[in-house]
Amino acid sequence: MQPLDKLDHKILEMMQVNNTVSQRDIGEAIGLSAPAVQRRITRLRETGVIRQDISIIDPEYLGSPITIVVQVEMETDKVTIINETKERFRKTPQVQQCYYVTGEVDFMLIIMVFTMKEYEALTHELFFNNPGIKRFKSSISMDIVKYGLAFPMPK
Amino acid sequence: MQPLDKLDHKILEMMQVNNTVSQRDIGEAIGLSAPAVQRRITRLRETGVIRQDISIIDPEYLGSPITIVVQVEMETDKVTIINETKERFRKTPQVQQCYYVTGEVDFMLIIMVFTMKEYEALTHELFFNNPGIKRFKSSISMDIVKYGLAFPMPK
DNA sequence: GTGTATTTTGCAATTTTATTTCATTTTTGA
DNA sequence: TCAAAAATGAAATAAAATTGCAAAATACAC
Repeated sequence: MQPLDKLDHKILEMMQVNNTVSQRDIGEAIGLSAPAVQRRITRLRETGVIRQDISIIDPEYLGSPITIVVQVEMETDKVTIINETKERFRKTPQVQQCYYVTGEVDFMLIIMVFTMKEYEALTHELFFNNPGIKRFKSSISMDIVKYGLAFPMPK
Repeated sequence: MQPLDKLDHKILEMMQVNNTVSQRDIGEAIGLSAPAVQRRITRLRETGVIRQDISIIDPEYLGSPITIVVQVEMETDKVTIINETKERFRKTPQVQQCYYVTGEVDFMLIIMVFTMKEYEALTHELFFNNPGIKRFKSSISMDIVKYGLAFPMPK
């Protein structure tokens, strides 16, 4: 993968906010023809710079979503245990995000469920059932102040 | 906004994973014609069920991104101060996510920067410069185990 | 139940967008 | 400076999205 140039950055800048803009419009904005834009986009997808193209759904319309931030502390630092735990978090649909972090706790999770009953069941499945886990702390989100995926382009 | 039916759910299920699938393909998968799918998608966008359509970029290709989970504790619960702080977090591009949570801390932030220098500058801007903030705790993410936005559809 | 109004649908036609082809220009590296 | 490789735009083609319209399905009042 060769390094990205200014034009790639501009394309990414536009598409990470709205990937339904036409190639013609992108081209016009950055001074390229539509086919040139198209080739760049194809390459960005093939090389994995663009990882995925998705619609973001407002979960409010699916019910009453509850977002919970969970801090997880492990008993051990054993790689096997850590990796197993990561895999389990990864495979759980309600786990929207998972970070393996430095400091007092080991994992930070962003979890989304529709009922507290569902969350309670989930804690059993994920935490109480996993002897590697020492303790966990849940904080309910009262407001999702920001939820974005747009990275600033380096200058 | 009338409630979503099974077909809407299926459309959303597909599009939140890949919004470049053609309407014909969606239609085939769920037993509808392409125009019927198109009208539903238009409506889902207009009513805000689909909030945004984006490309997800792998920030590795932009440099060496550093993800930091920050817990922020406020001095006060005054609504004005809280709202000002929210607004500031919202407007900061490096703040990818911000949750206003219950518990010991008030905010959980997911921040992405390219250098520690940039982070240091950011902490001054966001925290040290804001008298409403009592303390903050940063945890560096060693591994983004999962980073998704796909909500399970209620049955 | 019955009939009417409203909504949703599929088909066909149209428009817009994406993709391919190919000759030319630009860039890269010896 | 020159040859090879890569990237580009114009034109042509292919694919996808969108619109118009008549028919079917659904909802609703009676």
